Amino acid sequence: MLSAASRGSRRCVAVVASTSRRTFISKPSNRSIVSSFSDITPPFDPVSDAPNFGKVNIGLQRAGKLVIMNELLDDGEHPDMTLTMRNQFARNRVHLISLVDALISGGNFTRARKVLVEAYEVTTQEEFTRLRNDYLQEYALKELKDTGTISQALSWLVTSSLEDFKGLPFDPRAFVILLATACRMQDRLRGDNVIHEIYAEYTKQRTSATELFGYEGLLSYHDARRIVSVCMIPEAQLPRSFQLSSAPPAPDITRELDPSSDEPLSVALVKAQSEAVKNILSQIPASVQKTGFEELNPVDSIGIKLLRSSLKGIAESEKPVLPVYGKADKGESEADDGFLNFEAQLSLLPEDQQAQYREAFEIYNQQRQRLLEALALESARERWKYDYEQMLARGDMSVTNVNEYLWEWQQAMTQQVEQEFAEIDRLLDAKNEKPSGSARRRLRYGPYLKLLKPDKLCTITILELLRLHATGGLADGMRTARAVLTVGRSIQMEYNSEQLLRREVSGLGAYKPNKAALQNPQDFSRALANAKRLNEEFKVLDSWKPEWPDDIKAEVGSTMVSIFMHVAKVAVTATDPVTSKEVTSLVPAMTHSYQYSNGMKLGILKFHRDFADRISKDPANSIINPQFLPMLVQPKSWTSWASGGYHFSNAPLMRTKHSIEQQEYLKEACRRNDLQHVYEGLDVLGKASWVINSRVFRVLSKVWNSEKEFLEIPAKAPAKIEFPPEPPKDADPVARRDWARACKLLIMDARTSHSQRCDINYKLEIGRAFIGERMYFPHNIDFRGRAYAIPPHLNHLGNDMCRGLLMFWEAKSIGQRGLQWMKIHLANLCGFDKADFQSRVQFVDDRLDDIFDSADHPLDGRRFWMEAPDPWQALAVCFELADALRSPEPTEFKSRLPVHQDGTCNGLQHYAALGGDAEGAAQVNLEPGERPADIYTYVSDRVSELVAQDAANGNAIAKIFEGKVKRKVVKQSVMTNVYGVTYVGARAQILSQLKDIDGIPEEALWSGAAYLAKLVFKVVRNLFSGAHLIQDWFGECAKRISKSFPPNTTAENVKEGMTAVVWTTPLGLPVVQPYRNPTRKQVTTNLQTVYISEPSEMHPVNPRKQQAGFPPNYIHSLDATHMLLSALACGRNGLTFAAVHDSYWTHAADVDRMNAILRDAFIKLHEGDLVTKLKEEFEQRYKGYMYPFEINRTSAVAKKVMEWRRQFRKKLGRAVQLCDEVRIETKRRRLLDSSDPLKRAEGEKMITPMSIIGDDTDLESLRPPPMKVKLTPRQLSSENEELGGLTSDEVIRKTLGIEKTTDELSVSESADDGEMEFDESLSGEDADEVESVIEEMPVQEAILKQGRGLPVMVPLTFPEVPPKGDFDVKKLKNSLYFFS
Amino acid sequence: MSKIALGAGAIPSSFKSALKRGYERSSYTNYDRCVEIVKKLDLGTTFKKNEFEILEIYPCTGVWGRALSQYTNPSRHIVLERLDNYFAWNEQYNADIPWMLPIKVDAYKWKVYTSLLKYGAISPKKLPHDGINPSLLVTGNLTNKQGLQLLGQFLSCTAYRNWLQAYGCVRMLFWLRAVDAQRVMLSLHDKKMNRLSTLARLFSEIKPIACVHNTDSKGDVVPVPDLWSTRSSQPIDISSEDTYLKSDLVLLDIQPRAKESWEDEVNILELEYVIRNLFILPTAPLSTSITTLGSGAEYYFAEKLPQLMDKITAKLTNEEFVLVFKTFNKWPFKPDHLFDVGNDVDANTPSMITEFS
DNA sequence: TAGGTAATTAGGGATATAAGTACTAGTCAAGAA
DNA sequence: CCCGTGACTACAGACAATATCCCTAATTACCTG
Repeated sequence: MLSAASRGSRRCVAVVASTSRRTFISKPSNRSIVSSFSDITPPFDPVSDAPNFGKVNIGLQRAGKLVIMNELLDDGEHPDMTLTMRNQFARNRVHLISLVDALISGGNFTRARKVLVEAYEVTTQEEFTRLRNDYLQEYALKELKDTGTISQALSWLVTSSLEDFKGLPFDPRAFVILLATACRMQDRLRGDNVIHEIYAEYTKQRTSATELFGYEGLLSYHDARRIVSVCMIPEAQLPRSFQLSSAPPAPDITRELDPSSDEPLSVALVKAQSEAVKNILSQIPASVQKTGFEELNPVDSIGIKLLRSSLKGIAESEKPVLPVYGKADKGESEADDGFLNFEAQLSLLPEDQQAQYREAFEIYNQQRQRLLEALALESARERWKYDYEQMLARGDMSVTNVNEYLWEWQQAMTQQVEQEFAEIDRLLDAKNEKPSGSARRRLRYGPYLKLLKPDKLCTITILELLRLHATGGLADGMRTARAVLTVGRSIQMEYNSEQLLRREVSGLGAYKPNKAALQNPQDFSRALANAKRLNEEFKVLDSWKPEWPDDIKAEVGSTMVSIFMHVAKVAVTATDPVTSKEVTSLVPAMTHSYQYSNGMKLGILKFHRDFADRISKDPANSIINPQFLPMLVQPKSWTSWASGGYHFSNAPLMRTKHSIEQQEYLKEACRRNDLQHVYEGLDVLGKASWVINSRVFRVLSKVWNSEKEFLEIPAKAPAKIEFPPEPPKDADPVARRDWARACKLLIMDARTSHSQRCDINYKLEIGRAFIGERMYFPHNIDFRGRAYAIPPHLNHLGNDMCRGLLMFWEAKSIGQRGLQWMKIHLANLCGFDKADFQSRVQFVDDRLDDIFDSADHPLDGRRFWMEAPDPWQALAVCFELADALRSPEPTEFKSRLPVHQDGTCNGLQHYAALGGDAEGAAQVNLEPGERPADIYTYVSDRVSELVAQDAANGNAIAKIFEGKVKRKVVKQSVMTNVYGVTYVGARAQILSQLKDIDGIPEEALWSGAAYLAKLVFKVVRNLFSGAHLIQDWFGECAKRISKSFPPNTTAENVKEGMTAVVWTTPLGLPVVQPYRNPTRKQVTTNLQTVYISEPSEMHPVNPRKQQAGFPPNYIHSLDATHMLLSALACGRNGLTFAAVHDSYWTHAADVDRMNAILRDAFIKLHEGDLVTKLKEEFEQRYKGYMYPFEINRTSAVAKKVMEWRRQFRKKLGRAVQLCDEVRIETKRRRLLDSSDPLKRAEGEKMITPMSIIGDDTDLESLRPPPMKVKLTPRQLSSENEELGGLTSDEVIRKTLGIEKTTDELSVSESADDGEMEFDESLSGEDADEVESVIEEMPVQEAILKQGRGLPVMVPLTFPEVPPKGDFDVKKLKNSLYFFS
Repeated sequence: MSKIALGAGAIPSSFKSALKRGYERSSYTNYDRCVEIVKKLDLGTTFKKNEFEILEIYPCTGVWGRALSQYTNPSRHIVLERLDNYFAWNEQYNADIPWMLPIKVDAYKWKVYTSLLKYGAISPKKLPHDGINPSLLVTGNLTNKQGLQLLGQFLSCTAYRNWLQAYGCVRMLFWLRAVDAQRVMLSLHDKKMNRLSTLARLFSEIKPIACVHNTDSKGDVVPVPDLWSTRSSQPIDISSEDTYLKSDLVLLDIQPRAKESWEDEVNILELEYVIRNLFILPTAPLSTSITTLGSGAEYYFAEKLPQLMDKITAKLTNEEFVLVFKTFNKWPFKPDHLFDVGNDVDANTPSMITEFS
C-alpha cells in the first residue's frame, strides 16, 4: 500500500532535458509563384525563395527533449505506468475506473463511493483525482437538484479525504466544482454562505486563490465575480479574463435551471433558435434560397435534410417534423444540388450581404452539426417509425421496406430491454439474495447497460448489426466476437457523446433558454449576433471517459445482441420438400451459429438469407450508423490526445492498438506540447472542405439502380445461389471434393459481390445524404503518424469510386498552369504517368474528343473514361475539363477538382535521402531529370530480359511468362523489398498479380510466381544497395532493442521487461511499436464465450515483429512527417490540402505552389542526418539497457564468464538468470559513475561478466567464428516428392509391371484431374534451369552462418550508421518529377 | 517359414533414424503377439486362403503385416509406403512372402486407390452392402495425426458407402494411438461422445482387438482405455514397450454395418452437417443445440420432435439421430448450403481494398 | 455469537475440435529430453 | 545444456476460437459449544 506522500512523488514520465523551446511564426507567405511549363527552371529559387515554413523547427535540433520512460529502480522513481502495468491489481484497475464512472453517471452514488474507495488502491493519482472530482461534481449536482443545497457534498469533501483516502487532499478543481455548483443555488443568500464556507475550507490547504480560477470553462465570468466578492479575494489573484475590466456584455439568454428537462442544452438552444434562423433564412434572396434551404428531398438517410425542415417546424411543434416522403426514391431527380452553388449565387449579391449570408450559413451548419451529432439516432428511428406507419396506413401488412421491420424490432426490443433493466434494478436492490451465475453477470454489466435509455440502446444495436453485416467481411454472417464487441463499443461511444453534451456548459445541467429574446429579433444583424453568442456557449469541456474493458463491452454487447436475436423475426417463404407447397413462416432474422475453420470453432451471427438480400438491394437509407459521419462544419482543432475532430464524440488523436504504452507516450508528448505541429497538420487536412460530385453521383446512381455489373460494381446476385447438382451418394470422394470446392467457390463469389454491393450501397447512401452539402473529414493518425479520415466508408482515402465522388467545396480559377495540371492529372488517372509532362498534356489533348464525349454521354457514349485504371476519377476530370475548355475563358474557370501529386516510390525516396545515395536518388526522381524515372518499370524490364534469356535457354516456365512481366507484377515486391519482405511474401504478392493476367495456365501460376520472385530479388539486390544497408542497420538496431532489458529488470518483470522500439519523429511524435504477444482469455457472455486479450496487462514484446516492423514503420513515420509538414505549410500558405499518405492533393491552380512546398518540406526533413539522429536518440533513450550478446564459447573470456556464473550460482542458491546479470551489472556501472571515490572503488572491485570481458573491449572481436551449417534436406520434403518425378499412378503401374496401353494417356489424365502435380509439367531439364537460378545466388551466406555463442548481457550499443553518400537533398528543389 | 521375433532393438538403426524424422508413426513390433492377435481375430471364417487381398497402408516396421499375411494367406498383399528405407528393409524381412507387393506411393492420396483398382492391384468383388466383403481386407497403421484424418475419411466412406466401401462392407483393421481409439470407441453413455464416435457407431461395429496394458515401475496398471473390459471382446494386452516410439497403441476391428433402410431417406451431407453442428454444444439439450442447424430450427424441430428437445446431444441414440436426420431432410427452411466456408480467403476483393501506391 | 468444518461454486488451465494437409523454404524462438 | 520442432512469412488502415472438463481456491452454509 502506498502512502499519499509516495503517490505524490510518482511521476509517469521523466523529462530528460528541456533545453530549447520551439517557436514558430505562422505568417502565411504571399509569394507569387512563377508558372509556366516551358520554363524548366523551378518555381522557387532554392536558396532565397523558400516558402515560409514559419520557422517550423522540425525536431532534429530538439534532441534531448525526448519522451523517455524513466524506469530507474534505484531512484525509487516508479513511473505510474510501470506501476499500473505491473501492478498485481492491474486487471482490476481498468474495471474499477470504468465502473466508478458508470456508477456515477448512473446516479448510483452509494455504490460509486464504495468502488471509489476500492479504486484508490490501484489507480494512479491522476486517474483517481479525476474520478473523485467527477463523483463530487455529480453528487453535488444531484444534491442541488434534490435539496437545493450542497452541504452534504461539502462535508464529504471535508471528511472523506482523511477517512477513505489516506489523507490525499482534494485538488483545487474539486473546490471549483463545488463553488460553481453553489453559484447555481436558487437561494442566493444561502448560496453565498456556502461559497464562503467552501472557500474557507480551501484556504486551509492553500493560500492563493489563483489556482481556483485557472480551470477553463468551469466558472463563468459572473460566477467568478460573485465568488470574488463573497470571499473578498484580491483582484491580483485573478487571471485577466476574470478581472473587472474584461466583463462580457450581458447575455441575451437568461439562464434558468430547469430541473425537469434532461435535454442537452445545445439541442434546446438550437430548437429555440430556429425562429431566429428562420428569420435569417427568409431574408436570403430567392435565388439563393432555391438552392435547397427549404427544399425537401425524398431521400434522407441520416436526417440532415430532416434537420433542414425540422429547423423550420420545431418552433411550432417542439418536435421534429418528419419530411414528407415522395414516391420511391430512385431516379435521377434525387441528386438535388443543395448548396453546391451557394458561393456562386452569393457572389451576385453585394459584398456586405455576402458576408452576412456566409455567416448565416456557417451558423446554420453548426446548428445542424450539433443536431446531427446529438439527434441522428433518433432521426433514424423516426424514419423507421414513419415507414412503419405508412405501411399500417396502407393497410397492407406485407413488408416492402426494411425500415418497417426495423421499427417493429425496435419496439419489441425496447420492451425487452426495459424488462432487463427491471431485472437489473431488482438485483441491485436485493441485497441479501445470493447471486447466481446469470445474476452475477447482470450485476457486472448492468451498471453499464443502464447508462443509455432502452430505445437508444436498441437503435444502436440494430444499426451496428446492419453495418457489420454490410461491411464485416462475411456476406451472410459476422463473427460473434466482433459483433458483440462492436455493439459494446458503439454503446460506450454513444454514452460518451451524451456525457459530453450534458457537460457542455459548465457541466451544470440543463437550461431553459429565453425564447422570447430569440424569437423576435429586431433585425438581421441582431439575430446573427444572438446566434453567434449561443454557439459560443457550446464550448465543450475537455473530458475523457475511461474506455470500458473489452470484457465489459462484450457482455454489454452480447446482452443487446441476444435481445435482438430473440425478438427480431422475418417472414420467409420456401418450398416444402415433402408437399412441394409454398410455406411461409416467421423465423428469427438472425441466428447464432458456429463454423469450423481448421478445426477451431468460430461463433458467427447470420442474418436470414431473405433479409440479407434486402439489405444489399434496398437503399441503405436509415441504416447508416450516424456515429462518425462527415462533418458539416470544420472539425474542432486538435488540442490534445483526446480532443479534436468531432464536437460530441470522442475520437482519439491516435489509433492505438490496445497498447497502454503507446497511449502513455502520446499523453506525455501531449502534456509537453510537443504535438503542436501534428495538430496543425491534421487541422489543415480537416479544414479541407468537400462536396459530393453530383454529376459523378448521378452516373453512379443510375448504374447502381440498373443492378447490372459495371466496372467494379458486381451485378446483383440472385438471393439463392445455383449450385451444381450433388454427385450421387456413392461417387468417388474426388468427385465429391471437387463438387464441394466448386460450391464453396460459388459461395465465396456470391459473398464478395454481396459485401461489395453492400459497401457501395453504403457509400452511395452517405453520398446521397450529403449531396449539395459542404462537408469535412476530421483526421486522426495511426501510431506512426500517418493520417486517416475518421469517417469510414466514404472518404478520399477510399477507392477510385469514393475519390471520384468527392471534390473540393471551394472553387478556384485554374489559370493556364492549372489547366495543364488538370490534363496531366487525367493522363495519370489513365495510367499514362511515366512520360514527361509535355507528353502527358499531349496525351490528353489528343483525346479531347473522347473526353467531351465522356462528359456529355458518360453511359451512352464511347465510354472513354471507363478504360482508365481509375475510371470514376477520370470521369470526374472529364466533366471538369469539358466545362473548363468550353467556358469562354478556360483559365478563368473555377475548378473544384483535386489534382494529385504522387510520390514516385515514396519509400525509396526517403531511403535515398537518408543514405545520400546519388544513384538511388536518380532512380526515384530526387535528382532532377528530363523525364520521370520509374524504378518499377526498370525492374520489370530487367526481369523481362532475364526471362527472355531463360526462355531462349529452353526454360519452360520462362517461356510461359515471356513478355508477360509487366510493371504491375513486380511493383509491390520491389517496393516492399526494402521493407524486408521475404521470398515467400514476395512470391505471394506476385502470385496474386499473376492471377489477374489472362493467358497463364492455372498450374503454372505457382511455379511462375516462385520463379519470378527469385528473379525480382536477384535484380533488386544489386539495385538498392544503399537502401539495403540502411534497412539492415534498422533491423539490427530493432533486434538489439527488442531483446534488451531495462536496468531495473527483476525476475518478476523479466517477461514484460523486454523493450519495444520507440523513436520520435522529426515533428515530435513519439512512435511506439505495439507488437507484443497478447495473452487472451475466454470471457463468458450471453451468447457464447469470446476470446479476447486483456488490454490492461502488459504483454511480453514480440521481438520478431519489432524487428520486421521497424524499417517500414520508420520510413512510414517519415513519410507521415513529410505529409504533415507539407500540410502545415500548405495551410499557412492558404492552400486547400488533402493527402493519401504519399499522394498530395490540391486545387489545379495551386499545384505548382504545393509542389514547391512539398519539395521544400522534404528537403527540410532530410537536411539533417536523420539516421545519425536516430542513433543518438536510441543511445539516449536506451541508456543503461543491456542486451544479450553472444561471444565465442571457446574463447578464454567465455570460459571465465562461465566460471563466474558457476560461482554466482552458488551464492544465489539458484540458477543464474540473465536479469540477475543485468541487475548486478547495472549496480556496478552506477557505482563506477558515482562521484564518491569510495563507491567508485567498490565498483571497480566488482566482478561481473562485463568486467571480465572488459568495458573497452571491442565486442565484435568476441563474436563466434562463422560456422558451416550442414544443409539437412528435410525428410518430409523428400517424402513428398514422387518417385523420380513420377505420378503415383505411374508408380503403381510400373510396380505392377503393366505396360503403357494405348488408352493410357487419357486414363492418366483423368486420374490426375484436379491434382496439381507440377513436377509433371516440367521436364527434368526445365527443373534444372530453375535450380540454376538458385545457384547463382551468393552461396556463402547461406552456408556460413553465425555460430551460436554464449549470451552475455552487455550494455546496449548500436552499430555505426552506414556511411552517408554525397547526394545533396537540396538538388531536389529542381526535380519536377519528384512528386508528379 | 521363418519366424523372426522382432523387438525394437532388432530394427536397423538406419531405418530407425529415418522413421524418427517426421514420420511420427508408431508400430507394434512384437511378432509373437501379432500372431496371437491374428489368431484371435479368426479371420479365416470370412477370408479364405488365397481368395482375398490385403491392402496395407503405412506398414512402418511391417511386423504386423507380416504376421497377418503369413497366417491368412491372401492372394495378394499390397503395401503402400513411401519411405525409401522401407523397401530395402522389406526386401530382406519379407523375402519369403511372395504375394507381398510394396508400392512406393502416398497412401494419403485418394487417387492412389483409384489407380490401384484401375491396374488391378486389388480387385475386390462388388457386393451388396449386406455383409462383410470377403474379398478385401484393409489394414494399416494410422498412428499419427494424419492417420486420424485418414480414419475419419474411411469412416465417412462407410456412411456414403463409396470409394473402398462401394464394394460392400469392407472390413478394416487399424492400429491407432490409444487416445484416438478411445475417441472413436466411446459408448453411448459416455459423456465425451463426439462427432467421430457417433459417425462410427451409426455405420459400423467396432471392436478393440489389442490394447496397451502398461504397468509402471511400481507394477501398477496404468489406466489406459477403460472401456474394452466391459466389451464383449476381451482385447489382447500389449505393452507400449513393444511399440515403435514407445507409444500406446490399440488395434481396432472396424466392420461396416449392413445397409439399413433409413439410409435412403437421408442425405449423408446433411447427416454430417447435423452431427457436426450438434456436437458443437455436446452437453446442451437439443432445444438449444438445434439452433446451430439454421435459422428457425428451434421452432421447427420443437414442433416435429418435441420428445427429443430435452435430451442431451451426446446422449442421443442411433435411432434418435436417425429421426433428426430424417426431420432435417424434410425441413423447408433448411440452409441453402451446408458448407463451412472459412473466411480465410479474404483475398483481393478488388474494389474493396483501398489503393495505396 | 464465534469459530470451525463441510459443501458448494467460481474461475483458471488443459484439451479437443475438423478433416484433403492449400503452396513451400529460411529463420527464429519456445520447449523438451 | 543442446537440439529438433514449430510458427511465420514488410507495414498500416481494420483485432479477436470456443465448449467442456477438471482441479483448486474461495466463499458460503451449517453446526456446535
